[in-house]
Amino acid sequence: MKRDIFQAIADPTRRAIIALIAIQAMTPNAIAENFHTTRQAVSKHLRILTECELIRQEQKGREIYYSLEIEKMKEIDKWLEQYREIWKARFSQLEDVLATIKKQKEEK
Amino acid sequence: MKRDIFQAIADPTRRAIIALIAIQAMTPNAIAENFHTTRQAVSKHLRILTECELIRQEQKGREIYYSLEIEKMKEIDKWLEQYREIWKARFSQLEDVLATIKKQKEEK
DNA sequence: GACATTTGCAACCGTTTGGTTGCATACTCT
DNA sequence: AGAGTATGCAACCAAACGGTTGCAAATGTC
Repeated sequence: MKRDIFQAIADPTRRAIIALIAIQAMTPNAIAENFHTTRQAVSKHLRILTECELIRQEQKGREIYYSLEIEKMKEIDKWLEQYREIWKARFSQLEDVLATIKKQKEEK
Repeated sequence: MKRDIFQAIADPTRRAIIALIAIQAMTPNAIAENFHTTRQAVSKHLRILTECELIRQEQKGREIYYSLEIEKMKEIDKWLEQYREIWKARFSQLEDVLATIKKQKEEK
């Protein structure tokens, strides 16, 4: 049952939940209204997201407000970093080629 | 069976495969040597990654070389962009607070 | 105190997932 | 042509996933 952050964002409903509460903290009931599933199903997703520390809960009376733990999202960004370096390198290689072509044209 | 890119990167083995072939194109056999599973299991992962267009194959005789389709990775980056904006905004808010504190100190 | 509301949790269920084994296909080398 | 190698695909299987229904616990309202 130990899920990592990549499994957490794999489900479309969970990504939608993340997008919702990124704007403002919401209760499970309010979140569930946005989906065509039961409140309990949403509750399950919230539990998974909480386990991954992607979201945070704050109790207010009998209501619980869920909000996004934006810091955790940086883990995905960190993982992407190595590939971002690759596509930046590819792009600068392309720039080099274009520069060479331009130079050759001018020398003609 | 239609998987999206987020489901593709959800599996740890598939992320490892991506990391492997990001450096250089590899054959299924060579990739499988790096894992404690059968070649067929790796082959399945390669099929999923291919379906998502995350990797590309090039036949060379009886060998097939798989390499990373780096452009596709940008989709994740694009999705992250909205959240990157949030944490940048948070950071500048923090900077504002720090600047105010510093100013108050200087005025003392 | 009685009742309604908000929520989480357990049990169950069909489908998907990731793995295995076995086999067919295609290419290379002698 | 025959042997060996590289690969993909089908069938099967246990475990996990995402959903549902039902119920218990905690809080708020009258």
